[in-house]
Amino acid sequence: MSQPESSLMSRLVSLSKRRGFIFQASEIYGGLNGFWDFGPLGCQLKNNLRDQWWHDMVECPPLGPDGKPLSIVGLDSSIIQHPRTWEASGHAAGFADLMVDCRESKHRYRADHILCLEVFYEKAGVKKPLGVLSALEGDEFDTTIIKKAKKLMQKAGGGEILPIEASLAVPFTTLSKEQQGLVIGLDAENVGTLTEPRAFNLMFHTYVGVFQDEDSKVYLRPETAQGIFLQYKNIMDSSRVKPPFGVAQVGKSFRNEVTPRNFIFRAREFEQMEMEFFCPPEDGMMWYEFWVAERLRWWESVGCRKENLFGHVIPENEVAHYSKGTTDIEYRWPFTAPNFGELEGVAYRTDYDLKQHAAFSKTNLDYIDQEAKRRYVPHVVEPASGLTRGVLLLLAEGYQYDESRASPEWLKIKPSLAPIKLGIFPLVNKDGMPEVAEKLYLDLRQTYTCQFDAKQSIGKRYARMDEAGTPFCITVDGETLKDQAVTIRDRDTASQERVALDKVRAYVAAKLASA
RNA sequence: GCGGGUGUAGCUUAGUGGUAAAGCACCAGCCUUCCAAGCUGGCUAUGAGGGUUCGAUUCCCUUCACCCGCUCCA
Repeated sequence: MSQPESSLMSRLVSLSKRRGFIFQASEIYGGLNGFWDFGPLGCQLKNNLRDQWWHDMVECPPLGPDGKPLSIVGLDSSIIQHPRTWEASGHAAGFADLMVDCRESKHRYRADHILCLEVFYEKAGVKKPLGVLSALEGDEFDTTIIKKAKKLMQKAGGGEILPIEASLAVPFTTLSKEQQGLVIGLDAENVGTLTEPRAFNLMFHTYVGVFQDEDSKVYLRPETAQGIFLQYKNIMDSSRVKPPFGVAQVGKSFRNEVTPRNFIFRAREFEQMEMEFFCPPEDGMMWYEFWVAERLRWWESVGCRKENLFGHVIPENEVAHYSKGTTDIEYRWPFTAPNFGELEGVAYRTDYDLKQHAAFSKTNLDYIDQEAKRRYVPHVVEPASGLTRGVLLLLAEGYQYDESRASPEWLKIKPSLAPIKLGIFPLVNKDGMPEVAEKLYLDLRQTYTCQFDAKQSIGKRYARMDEAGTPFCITVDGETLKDQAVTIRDRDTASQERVALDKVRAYVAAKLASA
């Protein structure tokens, strides 16, 4: 099958805009880096994926290893929480690397990556300091320093640069304020152009109340999970759940990403679907393995091909210090292919979060098991996926190109997730056909998202629905008035079936349930 | 953040220092009995700001956004 020249991603961006899935945020003002809006079809698709997750996670959770349904309840916590939350979670520190700006070159560096070294030279037998040079740590350190020293030497009017000793180089962060002021920046020619190391916070912040001082500073959550930990005790006290049980949440999160990229893949405002599964400490590994398998199965169930999914076990030395195991569920994105990129992370977080919040809040978060007569802080397994990444997956996975079709580009989205389930058309906009079609539309729209369309040729209407990923189109034709039947056209095969008007509901219901 | 690329209508493209062109899409009407048919008409664009110039979409500068590669990625 021939493919257009342009990349799959650019075609997805184009189709998304053309059909109203995803628009650039604030487009008429030139856009805003890292922000996207979901159009009529996009938000419908996103809601459908979210609802499916919620159904499969909260309303009808999977069966556990013992064959009994798991116990998982929902939560919708605030985007803004007490600022101490993010100190306890580690985000305030982890999201705030010290950065240094250069006033001359306008560049920004991570302060601990800058190595500084004082270089000396000799002139007329006298050893003199040339200056404190800096370069990024790495293999090139020596050559970079020497290159800069030579340049400086020329300006100084000549002399013999003494051999440098790279091992004596120290990170910028370890220098005193005075010493920092003497450093020549990485891309600068003058002394003291580097700013003091500053916290470069990746969390968005704002202020609660009208007085904007440090005491009122709060953060927009960078993940939904912490809200769950904060309410873990209230949920147990009010919902008659006990370990093992889960708490699920869907919502917006915000991160000041250094580099937003790849359409909605890495955006600064995005949506997450997270579930924290609380269990006795000794069962942690078992539930971790359970959820890795379960989440892979789920992504397949929403229409992702198995070969495009990959459970990437994070090596022990790269796993966060509090985690006893993390598996990234990765998808073969158009921009990572043939490699994979993160879609969801399943992490065994041990009792780290609850213990942190217990310590920071001075609240006892032990679970008291009255049967076994013991108390413990539950361990947690967290499947955390990106809802907006999931939408991108459905678009990428569903994108089809077939020049033999009326619309070469079309979306093969699982019918139950499709933004529009049914297109309803009169074959010709006269002879009583529109009236019958409209009656059918008014009936079916109560159950399914439907689009009624009587404009232009029937082929165009089918093509439009193909691009929107609508799985079925129902057409009322000249025969309908006589035989009380309509044709139902299948998106994937373009084949048609004659179905009696009074059987349409059953037909559609069966198709949507089986597909 | 660095380097490279791109920015003209909803989409895909053309073009020019002097009235911005086309195809498709979209809308209206006619027509049309199953896969983007036809006819007529219509809407819509030089990302933003500044400079050079009598005149800039074109040349220059700045900026913004997107794409690619690095960097970063709790």
